[in-house]
Amino acid sequence: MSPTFKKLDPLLHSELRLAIMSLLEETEEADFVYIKEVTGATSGNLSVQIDKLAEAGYIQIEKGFSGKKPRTVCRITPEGKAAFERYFDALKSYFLHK
Amino acid sequence: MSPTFKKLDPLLHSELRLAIMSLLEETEEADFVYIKEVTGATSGNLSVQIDKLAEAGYIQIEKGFSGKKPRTVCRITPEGKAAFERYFDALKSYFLHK
DNA sequence: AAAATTTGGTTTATAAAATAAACTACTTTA
DNA sequence: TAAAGTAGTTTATTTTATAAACCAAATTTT
Repeated sequence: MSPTFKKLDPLLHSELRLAIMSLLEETEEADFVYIKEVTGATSGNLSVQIDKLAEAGYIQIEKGFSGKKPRTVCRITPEGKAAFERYFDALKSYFLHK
Repeated sequence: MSPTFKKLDPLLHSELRLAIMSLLEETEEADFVYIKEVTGATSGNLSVQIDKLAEAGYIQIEKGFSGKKPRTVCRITPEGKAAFERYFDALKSYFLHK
């Protein structure tokens, strides 16, 4: 059979969103500022991308305060974990010989 | 240390271009029609994407004829192989725990 | 205590990319 | 010889990513 390439979830096939998900998969939860530092993203881009992930149900966003400062905490959901796993599996089909 | 995510080559971080490169890495060469079949891409999209890969020097495009029919053959270059390898390595940084 | 700066974001605008639709040129089949 | 098929390219549209501008509250400086 000819090699067939599995479809890559477009929501995860984005450098920044993938980094966010990878981070959250390891840490379970992380706040906006930390994610921004680790990924090197701009605030604007990060804000947009976590919203997309939240809309898809891949992460949960909790807005609260740390003292008087706003604090946005992100957490990966079970659906998010499953999607991340599926994305990883799909990716393998592009690197079968590796 | 906090996890750092390696930059993903934007030219390879595209589902179709990645499929093309993956295919060519395995087969060394493949023609337009075959790539189209395997990837399920439309002709238009495929035409655009192989041009981008060729402009980057990742593949070579050879236009000839098979009998009276035009035949476009693509071949991966050493630079293309190196880029593909680098992309794969970078990708690993997003899946360290896997 | 007013003014300026920093923090933690959101919103809007712009640039780049992917996809689809339309078209070209030629060949084969009915 | 007209219709349909093959092998693509070009152009237009939609989607996505990125960057720039903005906002409110808190903190620091003078």
